[in-house]
Formats: sequence, C-alpha cells, structure tokens
Amino acid sequence: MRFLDELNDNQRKAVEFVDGASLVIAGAGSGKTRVLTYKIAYLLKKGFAPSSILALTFTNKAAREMKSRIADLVGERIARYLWVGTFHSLFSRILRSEAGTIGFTGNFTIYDTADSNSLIKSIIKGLNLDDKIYRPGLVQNRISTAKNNLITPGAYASNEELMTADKHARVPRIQEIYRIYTEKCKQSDAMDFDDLLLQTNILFRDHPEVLQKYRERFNYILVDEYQDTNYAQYLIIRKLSEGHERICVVGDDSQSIYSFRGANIDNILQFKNNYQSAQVFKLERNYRSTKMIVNAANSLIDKNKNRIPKKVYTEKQDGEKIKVLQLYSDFEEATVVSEYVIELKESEEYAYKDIAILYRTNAQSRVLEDQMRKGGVPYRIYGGLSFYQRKEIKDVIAYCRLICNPADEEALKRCINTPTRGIGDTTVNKVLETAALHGVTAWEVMGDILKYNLPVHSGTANKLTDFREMISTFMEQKDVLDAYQLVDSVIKTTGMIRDTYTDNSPESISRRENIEELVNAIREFCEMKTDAGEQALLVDFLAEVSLLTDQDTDKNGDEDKVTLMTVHAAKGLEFKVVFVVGMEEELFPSSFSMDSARELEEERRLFYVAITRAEERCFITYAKSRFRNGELNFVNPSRFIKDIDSKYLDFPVQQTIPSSSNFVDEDEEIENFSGFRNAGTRFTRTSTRTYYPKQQTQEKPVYYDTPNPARKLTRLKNSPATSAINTDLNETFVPTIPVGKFVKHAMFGVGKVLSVSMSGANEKAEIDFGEKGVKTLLLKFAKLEVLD
DNA sequence: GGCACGAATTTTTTT
DNA sequence: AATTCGTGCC
Ligand SMILES: Nc1ncnc2c1ncn2[C@@H]1O[C@H](COP(=O)(O)OP(=O)(O)OP(=O)(O)O)[C@@H](O)[C@H]1O
Repeated sequence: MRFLDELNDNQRKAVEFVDGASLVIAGAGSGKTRVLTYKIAYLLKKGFAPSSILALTFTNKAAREMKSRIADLVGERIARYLWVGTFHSLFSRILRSEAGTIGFTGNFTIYDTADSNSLIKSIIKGLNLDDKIYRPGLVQNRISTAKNNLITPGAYASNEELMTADKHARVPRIQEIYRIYTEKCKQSDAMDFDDLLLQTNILFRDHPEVLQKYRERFNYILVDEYQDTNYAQYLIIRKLSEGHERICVVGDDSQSIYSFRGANIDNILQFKNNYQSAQVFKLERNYRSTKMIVNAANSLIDKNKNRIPKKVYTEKQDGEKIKVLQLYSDFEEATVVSEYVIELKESEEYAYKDIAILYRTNAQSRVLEDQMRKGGVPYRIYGGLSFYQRKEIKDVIAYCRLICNPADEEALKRCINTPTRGIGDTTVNKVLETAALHGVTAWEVMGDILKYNLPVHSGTANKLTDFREMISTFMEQKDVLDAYQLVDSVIKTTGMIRDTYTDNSPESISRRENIEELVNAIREFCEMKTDAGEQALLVDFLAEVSLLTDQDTDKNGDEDKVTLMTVHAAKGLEFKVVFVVGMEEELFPSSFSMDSARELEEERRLFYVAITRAEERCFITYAKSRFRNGELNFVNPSRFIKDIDSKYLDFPVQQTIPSSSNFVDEDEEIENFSGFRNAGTRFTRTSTRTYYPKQQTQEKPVYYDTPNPARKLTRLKNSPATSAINTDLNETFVPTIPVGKFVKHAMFGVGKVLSVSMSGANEKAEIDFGEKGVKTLLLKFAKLEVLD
C-alpha cells in the first residue's frame, strides 16, 4: 500500500488502527480529513466491501471530494459503492427505503426552512396567537432545538424545564404548535431537515430489526468534523456502531462553530467515555499554513478557556505577518480589498482562485461584490440566497413537489396561484379550513368540492377544478416521462414561462433565465442518470434537489475566480490567500454573542477557523463605520484582533488613522467638500467619488511595506480598542449648523435646514432640498457647505 | 381577488 | 438597504 507513504507517522498509526473506536483530535490543517480519506482506502485494501463503509462529511461537496480522492487511490470501480455523504443525504436515503414503517411514504417531501417557517406561521395564525409574541422564527428555533435533542412533542410537553422556560418567555403554547406542526408534516408526507435525523432515530428505536439490518450493513463508520455533530447525529452513529465499535471520528474542538444548529461539543470531548475501546490519536504537524499563520492562530485560540490544548507546529517557512488594515468605511474596506486582490494577481504569484474573502454575515457580501465588479475582479459568491431559494425556482419546484406528492400543502399553497389564476388567499384558506375540518388533504377537498361543501362560488370552484386537473394530468405522466420532459411541460402548461414574457423588465428576463437554467440542470441530471443506467424520473430529481446547497451548483469549480463566503461556509476549505473582513465589535464577535462567555468563545473559534484557512497570506480588515440596516454606525475594532499575539501582526502605516500627521489630504479634502473642518469620513453611500490614501494607489503596494513596529501595537494592546479609535471619533468637532440657514450638498444641491437633532452620538439634520425632497443627513458625513 | 404603495421591521451562521 | 406587512383602492 504505497499510498501510506503519503502520511506521517502519527497519521499512519491512526489509519492503521482498525480494532475498535478511534478519535483523531487535532488542530486545523493537520490532515484529519486526509487521515479519514486514506483510512477508507486502507479499509478497502484490507478487504472491507465499499458498500459496508459509511462515511459522514459535513457538506455534499466535501463528500464528493473525498470520494474522488479515494477513487484516485483505489479506483473508481470500487469507490463508487461507498456510502459517503452528509448525515442528511445518507439518512434521507435510508428513510426513503424504510419510510413505510414509520408512517411516511418513500416519496416524502423534504421541507426546507422556508416551508417550515410558512407552516409554523399558518399554525400560529390558526391558533389565533399573536405572531409578534410567537415569532415564527423563534418557534422554529425552539422546535429545531428540540428535534436535534430528540425531544418529540410529547416529551416536550412533559419536560419541566422546557415548559417553564416557555412559560417565562411568555410563549407557553409552543408545545402545542410543535405538536400540530408534527401532525401537519406527517399529513403532508413531509419531513424537515431536523426530521431526517429525528425520524432516523425513531426508526432505529422502534424497529430494532431495521437497526439490526443497517448495523450489519455498515462495518465501518467514519465521521469528519465530529465537533459539529449534534445529539441526534451522535445517537445514530452510536447505535449503528454498537457492538463492533468500528468507528473513527475526526475533529477539532477548537473548530466547533455550529452550536446554533444544535452541535454539541461534548460529543467529541466525551468520545473516550462513550466508547470503551476508544483510542485517541493526536496530530501535531500542520501542513497547510506558514509559521506566522499557525502561530497567530495558536495564540488566538489560546485565549479560549474551554478547550483541549493542542500542539500545532509547521515545517513550512515563516511567511509574512498577518496584515491588519484599518479603513474608514465598509465601502473603503471593499475597495481596498479589491485593490489588494488585483495586486496579488498582478504579482503573478497568485491566481484569483487562490484568494478568498471571508466575512461573518452574508449581508457583508454586497459591498464587496460591488467593488469587485468595479475593479474587474472575477468572483463567485457562495451562500446567501442560493439558486434553489429564488422565488421562481421554488415555484417550479413547488409544482414538481405537488405532482409527486399531492399532500404537500406548502407546495400547493405556493403554486396554486402562481402565476395568478384567480385563486386568492380567501379561497385557499377556505380550502385549507375545510380540509382540516374533515381531516383530509386540501387536494382531496379540491377533488370533490360539492361533497365537502366548500363555500365558494361556481366560478371559483371551476378555477380550483381546472387547477387540479392540470396537476392530475402531470401526475399521470410522472412515471412515464423523465424529469426533464415533465418539467419542460410544466413550465409551459402552467404559464410560468409565459408570465415572464408579459413585460421586458430585467427582473422578468432574469426570472426566465433562471427557470431555463433550472430546466437545463434537470436535463443534465437526466442525462447523467441515464448514462449510469439509473432512472431519471421527477421523484428522483426531487430527492436530490432538496439537499443541494450553493456549493453543489458549482459547475466549473476551477474557474479562476475569487471566493466570497461566510466563515462558516469556509469550514474545511483552504486558500493560499485569505482576507478576513469586517473584524469589528458587534459584528465579529456578533452582538448576540456578547453576553455569554460560551458564545463568545464560539465566535473566537470562528475567527480561528477563518485564519486557519490561509496557507500563505492572511489579511484582517476592519472599518470604522459601517452601514447596517440602512444606517451608518461607528464601530470599534474586534477584541479578537488583540487576542492574537502582536508579534505575528503587521499594522502597516496607513493614512486612515485619524489624529496622525500623515493623514493625507484631510484638510484639503474636508474643506473642499464639506466646508467643515474635521468632519470625519468622506465616504457616504450617496457619494460616487472614491478616495484612496495616496500611498496605496500611487506608490508601491502597501503589503510590501515595512512593518510598523511598537507604536500602534502598544496602542492596540495596552488600551482598550475602544479608546484607540473611539476617542478620535468622539473628539471630532461637529459644528451645529444653524436651523433655517441654507446649505449646499454635493448631490442634492441647495437646501434649507429644517431641524437638527441627535441620533445616538451623532447630530443629524433634516434638510429640505426642494424638489430633491427632505433628507435626513448625519452631519458627520454629509458634505455640506453653509451658505450665507 | 389583485395590485400598488407606504410603513414597519430587521439576529448571525446552515444541512 | 432590503424585505415583509398592511392598507386601501379598483
Ligand atoms: N502527510 C501529509 N503530507 C503532505 N501534505 C499533507 C499531509 N497531511 C495533510 N496534508 C495537507 O494539509 C492540508 C490540510 O489537510 P486536511 O484538510 O486533511 O486537514 P484537516 O485537519 O482536516 O484541516 P481542518 O481541520 O482545517 O479541516 C491539505 O492540503 C493536505 O493535503
């Protein structure tokens, strides 16, 4: 087995250990995933049948990569029979074949978060509860957490702790909503994401013979990113491996970042106690990053109290320090990052695809995207609104779902009046109420309007009947035509396509293109399946589509583009160059994590994950002001920057630090454009004028600058970050402009000052610009000139 | 029932 | 800024 040479001693030991449970716990970039991959290859060589190996990854993409890597080692003919995938995708497969035993059909629909949310909303409405108190999002969260901990509605109701918590939170009826939600899902033959895990547990608990069958089928179980598994996942694995304990999990407690999804770090911390035969393997050598990056990351994570200390070292070269850049605004941050990207590309050392820009929240991607486009930088955004979450796509899919499962109420609600065909909310509600009254599906009611006494006029009744007939016709074809042929017919017959031709707005065209892209994707799906000798019916497509994510729609993965994604989405990936942007208090760490030490530590782990994605170069940026929810906020640098030992950081001399004399052009700029001195940042959203510190645009690139030593380091280290930055801002002289006077604005022209008031720490003025309207402007930022 | 406009609201992260 | 919600009118 030559491939074992590609491992170091510790890795090889972990791979070769086959007699019992093993845990590989090690820091980032130490080759944990590699161990798992090679271990599978090793097991295959040792004679394990590929179909007897179950490997769980965190994403579909990771699964694909692992499978293809294994195929490289042992050949595609063998690798193709492996069970490699996410918990959700593999256990949905098992659930489909065993569905009958737990009261579902093999065709069950998978409700995505939007579907659950909509169902919860309608339940809350049905119970006449106030949706301001019973916020659907909150309820959904509670239900999800319950499911992840295997608490069924009954168990929920009899759980003291949960019930009192709900009572105190003034939402005592969550338990009832949960119960109805569960019933509704079952009635609609639907499972949500959490059900895929919960129902698997129920299946294994209530049907020992089924559990036994899968126990015998899977002789070896491997789990990647084990630190982010939840209780439901833990128990599935535990049950399947009971007896033989041939299980190998790998992970890093310092990279546990999904607690909001129920991930329980105890799974990995308690592994030794849960498995008698457990052997623990530690890997210490990092193969990914330079010394500077590894050390910086180590010094950061060292600030967490709750963690298993780990040694991590690297033999790679020292590399450069992590560059920390302070910018005026989110806008400038994006501009500067795009300039750095261009520099890196032009240096010919890096391609665009070597570079990633990571952020805490999806909302941050917008400015970045704009600036990348402006700078001509090709990029690809992952996450956020994915292709399959677009309205028009969800609409088409809703038709598909309804055709395959007429009980799918959420799908019905979605497409019954899309495009509009005169069946409005009132009618839909009547149908749903009548259905609930008789304990049948809405589909059933629509099939016999007279029998169920549906209180609608004959015109409306006809519309309902027509709609039902149309869907029925598709149903007759669902086992005859392949997915492509059927969907093609659906978009034409239902009027979905025609609807995009009613006007020629860019929105309509984009909707049409998206629908066409979907149809294309389905065609490719059919071709692929047919080539593989498998069936390619609509149900087959649906079974796969519900679990697809953004990263899976990535067709040409090796296009030369910069990657933009959240830090969460970057877990497990690596890039030569990484920019971690928006390192500010309230954003990263998120304001919601601030009052809990536990959550704060998770935010720190998240930052650790971000930095450890970098192989060679890492940049950290933060802005002093940022638009959030439509308003400008002044923000402070993240406390996490101080958590990194400053000897690994480089704060280049920048013009962007106020109060320093090398503050280029400030006076000139301010006087020319605002009429006020020290008015602060020049960047506003309404301004198209861009301004770069001279050095960055006209001289050599900043990242070759000599590190700026002591002075700024001390500033960041010894004083709270707030004082370094905030003082400057707070001391900014803000003159009050006289009410009633006329002022001139760069964009709006001349206007009259109506009032001046305080908005937080900032003065804002209401100014009437005549036909441009009355605007409310923050004086710190508006470029105003007082006219005499 | 459908549409348009104005008001109100906004927690981060995702399978 | 962006999206959702409510209202009012045809
Ligand atoms: N023995 C080795 N020799 C050479 N390269 C290695 C070796 N082990 C791992 N690598 C490389 O190191 C990098 C990180 O490996 P891998 O992704 O498996 O680490 P990991 O521990 O799973 O990381 P993370 O925890 O960040 O997901 C990969 O590029 C991998 O190819």
